[in-house]
Amino acid sequence: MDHQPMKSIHAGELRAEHIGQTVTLAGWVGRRRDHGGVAFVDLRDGSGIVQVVLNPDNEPASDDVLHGLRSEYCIQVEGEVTPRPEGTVNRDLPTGEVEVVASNLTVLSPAAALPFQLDDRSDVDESLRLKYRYLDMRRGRMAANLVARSKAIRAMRNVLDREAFLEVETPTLIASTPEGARDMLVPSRLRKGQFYALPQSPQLFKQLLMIGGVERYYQVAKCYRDEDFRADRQVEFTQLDLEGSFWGQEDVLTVLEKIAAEVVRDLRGEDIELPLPRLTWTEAMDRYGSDKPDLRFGMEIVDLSDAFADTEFKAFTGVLGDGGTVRGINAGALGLARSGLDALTTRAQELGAKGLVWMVVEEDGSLRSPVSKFLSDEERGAIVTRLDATYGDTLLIVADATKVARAVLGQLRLDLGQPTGHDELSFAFIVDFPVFDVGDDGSLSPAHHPFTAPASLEDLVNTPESAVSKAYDLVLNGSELGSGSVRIHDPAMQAKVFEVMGISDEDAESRFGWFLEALRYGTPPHAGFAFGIDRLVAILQGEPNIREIIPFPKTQTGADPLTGSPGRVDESQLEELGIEIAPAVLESWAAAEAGDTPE
RNA sequence: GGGGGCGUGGUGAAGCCUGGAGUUCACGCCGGCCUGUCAAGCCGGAGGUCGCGGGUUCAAAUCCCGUCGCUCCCGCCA
Repeated sequence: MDHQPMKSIHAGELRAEHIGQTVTLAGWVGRRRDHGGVAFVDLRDGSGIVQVVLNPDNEPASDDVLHGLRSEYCIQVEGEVTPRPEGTVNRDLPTGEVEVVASNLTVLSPAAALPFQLDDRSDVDESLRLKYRYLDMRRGRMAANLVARSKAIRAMRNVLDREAFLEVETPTLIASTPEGARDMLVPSRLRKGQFYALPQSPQLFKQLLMIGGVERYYQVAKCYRDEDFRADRQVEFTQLDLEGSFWGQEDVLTVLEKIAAEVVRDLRGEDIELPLPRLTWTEAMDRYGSDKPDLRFGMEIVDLSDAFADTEFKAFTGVLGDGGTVRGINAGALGLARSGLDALTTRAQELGAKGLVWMVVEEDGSLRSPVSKFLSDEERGAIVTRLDATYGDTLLIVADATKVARAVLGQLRLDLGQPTGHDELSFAFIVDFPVFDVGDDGSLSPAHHPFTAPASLEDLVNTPESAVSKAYDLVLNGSELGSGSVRIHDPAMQAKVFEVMGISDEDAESRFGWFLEALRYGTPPHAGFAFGIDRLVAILQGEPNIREIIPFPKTQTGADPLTGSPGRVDESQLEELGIEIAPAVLESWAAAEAGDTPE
């Protein structure tokens, strides 16, 4: 018997060229316009929408069926593609020149009344959308985002295939390493009391692939980090992970540029300018107060310290005497009243600054400010010149430790200047990251994983606080898309770095001994990168958070309103795993079930 | 761990500040009319523990406290 397809063409594909054809369509009932006699149905499938004309004269189905259609019924329609009558063409619809006059209508599956409307006119509460995600993704927004995500990943694969990369999968049940983010743990039944961890990234496995002779590797990899959620952070997310042998930083950045360009072209039909701009970490911090600067706007931070070398203004002399800095931004013509300017001071203090000096440039070039009278003519002149200030501009100055001044001005810059939306794209590489973050108390903590090659082992040992590593980030519109580095391929160097990072020999041996050994068998120099696909697509789609890009995301408290995860498990399951729930937890469950206030 | 915002028929909002009958608007739903609409139209109708608990008050959607859920942010995310 011949196969009879349920549909002969997709609804959104119909055009004038199909006029005269008899087609079979299948999809969902979108909007209905029932005139009692003739009725119109917008038939929607994955490709788009076409208007179906249900005329009782043609008897496509019984009157009860024709007028009993409801939103989201799944239907099949057979009919002729016809030109729309004079004056009824719908220019807003790609299929608007034609309509399908139904000769046969079958209800494949009726739909209950919907928990929310599927039009795009109202913002439905997100937890409701997530509970009914399968309905939410019938709406234009989610449907378009799923397409965009698929296109983005396809573009990445296209580039990497052309560059002769091999796609390799790595395990998702691996050993836990306490460094970095909290691991998601999975208990082992065969080895009671022991746990796998879900990977935060395929880091060590891809390095093993390099040692194993896979010279170009990539993977669309699920990664897991058990930390608190943000608009751009989920406990489970997807990275494009890649690595290459006989490679250095330059090779990685070049491939990343090709990927970025291809994804943007395929999703938006735009070309981005290559090569992408590069800033060193220090430059980014000094000019933008951030290691993920939004370069779509200027408002750069300017160092004014030397202009106040001999100042009488005590707030500045104290800071400069303590090795601090005086820096400022020109926030432009904000037009703020005194209360608004004072609010900026409050904001600066919330961000950790001791205070904020604001100045407004008057028509005669003088500076209106509470502290103006403490400054000399030369100092006021220097401020205006350095900040390139003109009439109406609001200037904001912070005197503090360098780290604080950068951070506060960097955030104020975003508060006051960051564009909304993502119509414009501004990629950049940030290179030469420091090896260590310096804490407020001067303590050092590793800024990235210990397999990152230092720029100089000598510097790392002698001046660790200022040592630079061969690590780099890709940034887009003020968001960190991902990071990578040149890796250590020498076991002696690796051992030394563990030592400097405060990982003892025993620790290194017990946790990474297998990896140190692997490095001994002819490890090629290698480098790589990993970046967040969810974040990239969210920005390219102009979405405010990555949940819009993830088909089935979790809420901020880690729950899935649709399936009810996470949930409790049977006592028998726990027994098999050798796990008991702590008494305090059992008590809080009991209290909650009794309607009491859980502790 | 901390700070901010939100929670009102199925959906979205207004009402809350300044307490006075579950009031209003749009959409949806149900019924009726309607043979060229495209956010179809017209008429009628149903639908509520104002998240939950406590307190103040003669009186609470409204004020106070607690709690739960969602969300944004700080911490955290080598």
